[in-house]
Amino acid sequence: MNKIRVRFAPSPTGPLHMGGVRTALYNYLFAKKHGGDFLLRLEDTDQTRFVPGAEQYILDALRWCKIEVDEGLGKGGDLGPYRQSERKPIYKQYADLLLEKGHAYYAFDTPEELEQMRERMKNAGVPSPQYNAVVRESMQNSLTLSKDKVKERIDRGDKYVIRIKMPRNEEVRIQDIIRGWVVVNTTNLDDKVIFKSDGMPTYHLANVVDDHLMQITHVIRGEEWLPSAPLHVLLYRFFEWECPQFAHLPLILKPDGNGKLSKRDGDKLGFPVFPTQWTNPETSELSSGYREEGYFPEAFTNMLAFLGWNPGTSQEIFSMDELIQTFSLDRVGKAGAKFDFDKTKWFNQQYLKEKDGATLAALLSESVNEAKAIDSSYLAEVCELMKERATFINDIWVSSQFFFQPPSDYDEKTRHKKWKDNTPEVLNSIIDLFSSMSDFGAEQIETQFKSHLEKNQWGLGMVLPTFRLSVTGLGMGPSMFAISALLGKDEVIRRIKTAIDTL
RNA sequence: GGCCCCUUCGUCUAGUGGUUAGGACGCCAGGUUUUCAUCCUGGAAACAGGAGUUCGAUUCUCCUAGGGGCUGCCA
Repeated sequence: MNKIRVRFAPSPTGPLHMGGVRTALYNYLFAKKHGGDFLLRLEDTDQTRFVPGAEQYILDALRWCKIEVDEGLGKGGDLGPYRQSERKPIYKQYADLLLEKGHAYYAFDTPEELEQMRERMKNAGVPSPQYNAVVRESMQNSLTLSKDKVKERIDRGDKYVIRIKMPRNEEVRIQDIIRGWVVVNTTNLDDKVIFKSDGMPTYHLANVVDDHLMQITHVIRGEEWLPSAPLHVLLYRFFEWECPQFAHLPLILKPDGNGKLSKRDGDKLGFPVFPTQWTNPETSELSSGYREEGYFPEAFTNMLAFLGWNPGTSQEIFSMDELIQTFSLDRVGKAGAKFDFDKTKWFNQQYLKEKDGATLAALLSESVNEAKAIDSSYLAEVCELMKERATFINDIWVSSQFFFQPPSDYDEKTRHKKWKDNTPEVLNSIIDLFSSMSDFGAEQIETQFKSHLEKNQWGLGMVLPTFRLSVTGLGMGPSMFAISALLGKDEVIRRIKTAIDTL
């Protein structure tokens, strides 16, 4: 059996959005699961839609997601180049081959003429006119023009395209791994342009030629390609090439309403649709990315993997390696999946909880400048203590500020509710208690603190909130004993004194 | 409009003729916690509709409805 080879073939028309990343991920998982190759190819045949920076973005985004390319763009390989624009000379000969075999023909119709034809058809009651077996009889092409005339027009430099000559009334059957047999009659298909007047192939030709030349065994792509799959199957047949297996993935849908997830939905509902941040080179408009929003790449890809696939067990947290082991195309669903931002956050929280304090501290130092100055083992302990109530690394940073500096203000609600006339007296006695302690560990503080309260017949619920307020400025947080131990005796006493003075 | 695809809790989904229709997110309640979060326990919540096949349909078939994709010298 041939080695499994799949490809992800994005077009550099902008940043890769999460739907694209998922397609890449499924391709990658499938390849790795079967010991195959994952190729990256750039489908940049449309020069008018080229966006500078998009190619680099794709590379960076995949790298961040830890989707590793075996061959192709950014990696190299024997079957390159892997940018279709650089393969331009290759495609013409295959278009010629189709011409020779009588499966394609030259068409000289100008855009204006095409527009007129469509207009005429619409007036005649055809809602979406197609350049097909009937229409081609009355157009300017090598089927209606004499051989000499065609040669003459080409020789004198007339613009032409090459169109596929769609057979009449033939059933094309495609076996899709996800959808089973899909049958389409060629009567409903049109004579698609496969070679453009600028000398570039269209997607359909380039895609089939490259997939064949690059020995692709499985084409895993979005469902939006299903309608053109029959054309691709036909092309393989015309070339007399073996057809790869197809798997058309369900779409990722917008969370509200219906339809394909788009950048607009993210803007409207407040979540990123791109893996990493993107600045539109033309407008300088900035689009947020999961990386910059504080998501772990593992959480992001884990979430993405589950949008349309599931392992059939109740396990939901999967490392990339586990995903590779477990992934299977037969467990990919057929229906589109609405994106769920809450669940995405939940995935991130799960990953955050699994990381130890030192790891989180290192990550924090990477992303937050002020964190760099903090002693790493101290920061690690803080992270360990604070991670339970965080979803993002940055949550830890924001909620643990009191560890790095005394509170600048005090939670008004807690103060109003808990700060009583005798509070200073109570807190002063706590200061005395702490001063007398030599072991200032969390457990020690807790036992001493509690017996002190008991002795004085003070309730925990009365003293602790004001103690917390004095030390952290907040009304909530982790165990005050753990906090105190971390902060150290002197600092805690100092803060209580300050609080008594200011409140 | 045409062609194709799809349809289980609000959302992601398990399920492959007989189940109290299971799990997860979110939501609600209770417990743990000085508090918040975590955690634990419990709860509300779904087979789009209609025919048919069958002793029996969420599961198979057909129809209807709804949704989506495509319908470019874009991918």
